[in-house]
Amino acid sequence: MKHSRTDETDEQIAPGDALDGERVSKLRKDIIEDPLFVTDPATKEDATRVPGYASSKSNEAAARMMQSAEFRASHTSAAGNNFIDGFYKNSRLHHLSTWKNELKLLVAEAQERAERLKNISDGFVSPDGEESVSVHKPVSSDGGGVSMRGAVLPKSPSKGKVRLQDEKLETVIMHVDFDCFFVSVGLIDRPQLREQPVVVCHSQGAQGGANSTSEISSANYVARKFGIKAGMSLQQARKLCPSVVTIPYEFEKYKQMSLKLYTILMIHSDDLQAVSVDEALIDVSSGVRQISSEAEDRYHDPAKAFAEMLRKKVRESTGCEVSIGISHNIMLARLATGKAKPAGSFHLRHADLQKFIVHMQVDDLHGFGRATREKALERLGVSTLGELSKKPKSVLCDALGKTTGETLYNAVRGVDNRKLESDKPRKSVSAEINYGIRFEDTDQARAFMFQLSEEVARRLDSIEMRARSITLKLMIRDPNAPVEPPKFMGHGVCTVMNKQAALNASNGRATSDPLVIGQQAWLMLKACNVDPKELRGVGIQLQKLEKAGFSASSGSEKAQRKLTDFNPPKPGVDVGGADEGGAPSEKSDTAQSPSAMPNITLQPPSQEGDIQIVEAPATPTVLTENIPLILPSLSQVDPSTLEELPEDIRSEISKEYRRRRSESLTHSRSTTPARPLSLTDGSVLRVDDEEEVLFQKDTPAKRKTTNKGTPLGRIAQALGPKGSSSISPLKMNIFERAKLAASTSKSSVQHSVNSGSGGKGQPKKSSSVKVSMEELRSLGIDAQVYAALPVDLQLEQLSRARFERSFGKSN
DNA sequence: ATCCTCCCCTAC
DNA sequence: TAAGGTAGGGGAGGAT
Repeated sequence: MKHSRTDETDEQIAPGDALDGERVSKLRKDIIEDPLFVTDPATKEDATRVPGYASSKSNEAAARMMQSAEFRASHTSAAGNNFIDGFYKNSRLHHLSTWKNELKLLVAEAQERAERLKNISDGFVSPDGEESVSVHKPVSSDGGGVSMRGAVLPKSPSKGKVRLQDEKLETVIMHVDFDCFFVSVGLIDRPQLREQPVVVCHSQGAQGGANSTSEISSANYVARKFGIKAGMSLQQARKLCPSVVTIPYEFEKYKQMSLKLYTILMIHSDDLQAVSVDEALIDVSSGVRQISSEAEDRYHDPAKAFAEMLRKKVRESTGCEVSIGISHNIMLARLATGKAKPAGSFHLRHADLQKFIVHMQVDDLHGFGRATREKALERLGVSTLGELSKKPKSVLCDALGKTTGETLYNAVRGVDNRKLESDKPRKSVSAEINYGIRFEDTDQARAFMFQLSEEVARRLDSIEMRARSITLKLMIRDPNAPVEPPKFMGHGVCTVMNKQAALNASNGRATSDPLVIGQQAWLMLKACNVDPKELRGVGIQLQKLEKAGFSASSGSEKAQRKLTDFNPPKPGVDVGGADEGGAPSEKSDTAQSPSAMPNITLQPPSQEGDIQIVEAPATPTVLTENIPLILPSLSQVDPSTLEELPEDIRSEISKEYRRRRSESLTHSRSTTPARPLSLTDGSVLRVDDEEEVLFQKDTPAKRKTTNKGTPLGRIAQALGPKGSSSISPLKMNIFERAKLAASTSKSSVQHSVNSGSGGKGQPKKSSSVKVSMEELRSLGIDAQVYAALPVDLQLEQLSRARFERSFGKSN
């Protein structure tokens, strides 16, 4: 989903369309100069780019409502947890981020499945389900086993054929992107609105609008002809087109459509990089090669034919249009998408590059934005790609920085060597709210910090990670900005403040303890000496992440350290047990078996050098006894009380809260990134004991994070020499791989069913959708393809096929 | 030279 | 009413 200029550039005002051109131009000018054109600039610099912004007054409606204590208690940060939950549930940007994370997991999971199928077929997994040591086979002599899908193509022994092959092996990258995604999905069930100008925003109803500061997140092409764009407020849109129709967000639907898209793309691609809920990059080299070899000269442009086939499938599956940019690398494929839109595909060839880009601006390139363009203009005097392509590399580097300069230098020459990335390890986790932050006093601010800490901690837990470093981000109202900014409950012009500090549990290890995080965040906030009334935004980011269960603590050590990772579980949740004087315990590590429990306790290393920012925590003075066994809801606990507790007791309390949290995780709100969408509805899940296809799914925790050879790449390498007849194994797609794997050893596919354990005796969670072979056949689903899909996509495939069998194709 | 920290920038 | 989140890349400049 693009909320940026580039997506909309070609669809500006069509003179004579509903309004005459002159009038539209004048309106647009007014709106561009409207203080709310940029809905609510965050910095002084941004504000100066908006003529008249500094003089704008506070939002009157907001100012009025803020008078009401009732309103404040239910619609601002003063409401604490309820506010946070409600906000995230309705934040489109939050959903965007969450979805992206989920989709990345989904893709990585599919790759693992493909790899496991491959391993099974190669006998890496013995029939009883024990996985043998997973050293993958060395490939051909020059492959080296080092990397990488695409990077190391197996060389054909015959020299004469090499060139021919090379030509045929050209990489084909496609950038697949839904057209105005939110609106399109919303119009599926509102066909009567399709010819009207329609936007998606929170503010609904014909009456709402004239003064609404609600932000438009997506506008259909009819609306765009009036000059309406994503990012505008509804009131601006109403000025451009009073009759514009608003439709609400439908987050669950977006996600379902996304799964449909991803299902189709995974089946037809060699490799896939999740970009966002409505967008993905795929390598389809083998698919394109295949249709061009099958159909010989039938296709003038096989890549384009392939893209149109994909577009058709997506249209049939979702009822929405995607556009597809095609080229031989990522940068160019993305560029091509602009030309493909709407509802089309475009193949950008190297030969056409120059004339395609001469008149484009730098910020039409993905990764280059306004700042780069302004910098280029200021330091080089030009900002079009045509002009910039004349500059020597050194000049670009001097003006824009080394990496940026080189990237640009290469880009304008059509060069982009990046590979698709689908399994990079997470480097940070954060939670941030810059909307509706209105504290009345210190207590509210403190309570909020602890609640936000719970939120980040939950996210960290859900990916089974711990952190060693924390950054507090504050947005503080600029003294000149109105107390209520123009945008309803917005942040207005602010100064931003960042503070970083070490984050350690009492034992010196990385942590995901919400109380440790909250304590640290609160101390940092206090150290910033900010009037809580002036706060307009708060964020907590955690970095220096480590996998839970290992404390490969920074630097040397110390095999023993690892042993102490496991702390003896106390019998029951006995808070009093904490004062036995043992080492303060972090939460116990359920991943390890109790029998491995060591009887060793190391002293936690000194932390003194690690604390960077703040004053020492208040000395615990009270309440070492009398901790209630029945804890109130965490949001009701006075954080200042918790703060006073000794660390070990806090740790115990924290453990209990976390236990509760994980219990409630299953029915927590849908944005919890713990598990991707489950489409499970009893009717979909059917077990047939006779003949079932069932495959495991690793938990994210088990996923290796090395990127030395992605799963798909390794499969390809393992297939190496023998597979290389007509289709390069490296380019074999999931479909082919799964097929080959299954045909090589059909029985082991089924035997793998209950192989619950992986290499190191750790229990491996697994899940899959059971279905009979017979039904798969009757539904026209290829069992091997089905097997390679992650469970979510299995569900998606299955329910769709069943639906279509019963009711015919929708749409 | 190479790293780290504290930003800014970009994308969806 | 309205829901301005989040993660990663990279540059500047200081520490090592």
